[in-house]
Amino acid sequence: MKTELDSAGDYSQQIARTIREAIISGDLPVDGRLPSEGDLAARFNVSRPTVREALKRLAAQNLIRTQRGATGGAFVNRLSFTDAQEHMVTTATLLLSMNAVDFETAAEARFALERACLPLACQRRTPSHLATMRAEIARQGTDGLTDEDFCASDVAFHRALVEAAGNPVLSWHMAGAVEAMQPLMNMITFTARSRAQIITLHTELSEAIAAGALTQAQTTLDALAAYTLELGGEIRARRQAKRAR
Amino acid sequence: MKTELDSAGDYSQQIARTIREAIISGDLPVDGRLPSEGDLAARFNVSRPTVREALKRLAAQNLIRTQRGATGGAFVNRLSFTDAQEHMVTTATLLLSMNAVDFETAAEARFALERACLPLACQRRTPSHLATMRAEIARQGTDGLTDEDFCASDVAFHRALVEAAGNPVLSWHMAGAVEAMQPLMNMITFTARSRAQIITLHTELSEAIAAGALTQAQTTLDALAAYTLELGGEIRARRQAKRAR
DNA sequence: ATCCTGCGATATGTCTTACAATTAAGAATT
DNA sequence: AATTCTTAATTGTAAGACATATCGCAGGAT
Repeated sequence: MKTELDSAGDYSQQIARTIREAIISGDLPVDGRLPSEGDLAARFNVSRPTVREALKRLAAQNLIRTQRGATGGAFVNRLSFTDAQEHMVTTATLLLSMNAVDFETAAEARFALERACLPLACQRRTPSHLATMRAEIARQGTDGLTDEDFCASDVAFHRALVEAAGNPVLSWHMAGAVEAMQPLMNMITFTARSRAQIITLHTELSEAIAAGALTQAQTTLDALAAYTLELGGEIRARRQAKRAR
Repeated sequence: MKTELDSAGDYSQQIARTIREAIISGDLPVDGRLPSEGDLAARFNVSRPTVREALKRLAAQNLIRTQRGATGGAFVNRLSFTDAQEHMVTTATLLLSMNAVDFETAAEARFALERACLPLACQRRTPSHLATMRAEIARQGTDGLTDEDFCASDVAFHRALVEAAGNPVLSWHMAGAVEAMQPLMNMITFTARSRAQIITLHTELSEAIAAGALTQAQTTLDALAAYTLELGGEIRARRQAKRAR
């Protein structure tokens, strides 16, 4: 690991980059312990606070975890899909909010990705996935459900669909796409009529997947996408009204 | 913004979270200036180094940028798709390397996602996208190209394909999926014969997209996926050999 | 023999104080 | 009026100290 620092500013950034590269390259193995902050400070010839700032940068990316105590220190994290998903969701949320992405664009991406999962889901769905999907559909039909609960169940349904594809990398991507859209979805007011329509489509979709009927699953998903976009139309109107203010 | 901290440990983490939420919620506007480190320290009733650690965490996520000098400070970043892509790539790379994801799984996800882009690409491709794709195909045919250059050109080709779909959110996802796989792809040795095969498929693919022939584009992409998996088979063998050691 | 307790060592978490470097704005000078 | 100097504000870095958490070990009580 290089310990020379370019004198041109921001030591903590350079140190963070150096360590990050060592981790990515596998030079520092997973669950391996980094030298103590004092040691690192001595190696890089900087002060401990500077080293700490570098370590916090890495911690923010879930690359390391720290532990206090005698046998403590900074350890290389095995980046779990769960952690990565969390990260993906916050990034996706920020992208959507700060770049003012249209509802249409986000929904289009989300359904395109989901469509990509269908062939695999039709092949690999297990009874467990189907049970989850059916349970969520049942939940969506219960009375007195708030719009937010309805959306949450919707997310759970689609998450089960994606999981059915049995590819963790796909699931990871989808988690970001679906969950980041939830704030936008929550802005939709679901009438009893639209809920019934969505539930019908969900049922068709899950049964098509259960039967392994890819073509029908695709058709149904397309219908669901179209209907969601229709419902989302009002969000666009609201946003424009908001901007006009 | 809340300034009370739970005394149960890790102030810098709590402060970072508080500020991050303020940014996500839009409470702190893009390009807005945060209070100076000293001010923040006073507000949260902690020392300046602690505040700095919190700010470095946010800087690591590209949420803020800092500027020295009289009118300096920390400013809220507009998270650009470019920044987010960079981030996505590092995360995806880490996921693939540390979780020892199979080449098959990664490739499956990547091609599934790409397949999702085809319908949109067939509709929206512009002459500019087609020109890029054709230029990369030409490059792939030049003599004396190293395997890494060939892979880089491959990435550029597929990136153009994804861009042709005209959906930035989709492009963002795909950037992670495609680029994170590049280290794996680089491990493949491309024979003259396999290069020719890939170029043929690329040509078919781009021409199908140019003609808006969705079905043929899908068929060709599937063939490309199958062929890539076949070529990647050796990687699996190498990895297993490496583990056995 | 086993369990508990206390001590020490080590590491991170935080605070304090200080200085260096950078930048913008205003004052002073030519 | 233009240029230069000063000054103030702010981040970047350093050094030392103390607080806190945790493991390991020795020693005593049961």
